[in-house]
Amino acid sequence: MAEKIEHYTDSIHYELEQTSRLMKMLGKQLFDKLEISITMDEYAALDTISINAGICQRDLAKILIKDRANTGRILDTLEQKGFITRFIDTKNNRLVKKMGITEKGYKELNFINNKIKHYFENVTHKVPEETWNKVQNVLKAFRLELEQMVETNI
Amino acid sequence: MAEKIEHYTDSIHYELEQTSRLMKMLGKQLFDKLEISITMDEYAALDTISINAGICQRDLAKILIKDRANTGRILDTLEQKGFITRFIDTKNNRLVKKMGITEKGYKELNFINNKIKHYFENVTHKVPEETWNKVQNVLKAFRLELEQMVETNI
DNA sequence: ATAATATTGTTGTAAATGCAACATATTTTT
DNA sequence: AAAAATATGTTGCATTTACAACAATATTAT
Repeated sequence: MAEKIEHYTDSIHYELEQTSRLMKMLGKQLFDKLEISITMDEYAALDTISINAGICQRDLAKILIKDRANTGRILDTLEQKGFITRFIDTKNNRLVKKMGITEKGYKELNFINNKIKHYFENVTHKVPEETWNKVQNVLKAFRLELEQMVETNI
Repeated sequence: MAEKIEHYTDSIHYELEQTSRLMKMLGKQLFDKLEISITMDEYAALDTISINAGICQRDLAKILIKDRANTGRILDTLEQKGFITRFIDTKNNRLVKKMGITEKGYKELNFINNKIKHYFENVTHKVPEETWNKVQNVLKAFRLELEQMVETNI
């Protein structure tokens, strides 16, 4: 029996990458159209900070899976726009830069959330919520496996 | 009843992006470790060309979801390495650059496939094949919807 | 027929990203 | 105690990527 050759476009890798890339493009176009004041990366950071008050930069980088350099730069712009504040503190006896969302940042986050909510629901509702939950669970379990295997260097 | 607020790290967007990013990192590390002569993008292009002989650049770009500029540059390096040949032809009365895989490219593709097969199986087998098929089908259907909504400009 | 529009590919430039090196401070090892 | 290793953040540079402008040709509209 001949062995089935798996080609790139049939692989789960392709499907994940292209779906993810398209969602990112759609998000970017939406942010542009709605004239939102920050980028999607900044939004992701801001939202994550809002539910992790006092998190340090490296821990945030781990959640966002961005390197420390990149994360620091995103935080620079969020700070410069007045949406977060940063302060020196210690974690395990080490100096770290912690951060929190400002009142202005919180207002902006809510403003953005209200603006985009309807649009994103419109997109994800192409697939039943129950199905999404299953997919999300599979992906999450798989991602946790991947995190064990990949040298992230964050 | 209070409305559940969905945060970025709970979203399907986050899960897709991070899983995809981790797979990409893992792939890159594997290509490095195995000292494979081309990048993952070049590999994806080469594999796609191998099953779409005579495809033109723009159609390839659409499959890979890369812009024309980027696709052209990837093809430059594949051509320069002798893995593909390019030739002018017409499609709908228009001049296009078509391409095909060379004997050398075909050998290299098979060589790479044999090298990486075991490793990738090791990764994806963390999830049962049946589950992958379901996930892949959901993602593919969703991706096709996304393609309708996103302005790709390819 | 002329002008406007569309298709395909390339080039140039700006932005994003990744990566290595550095700076500082702390912990662990010898 | 001195040296090596670790943790955290920043800086600089090279690579990637995105995007807009262009060139050449073909089609469509006026």
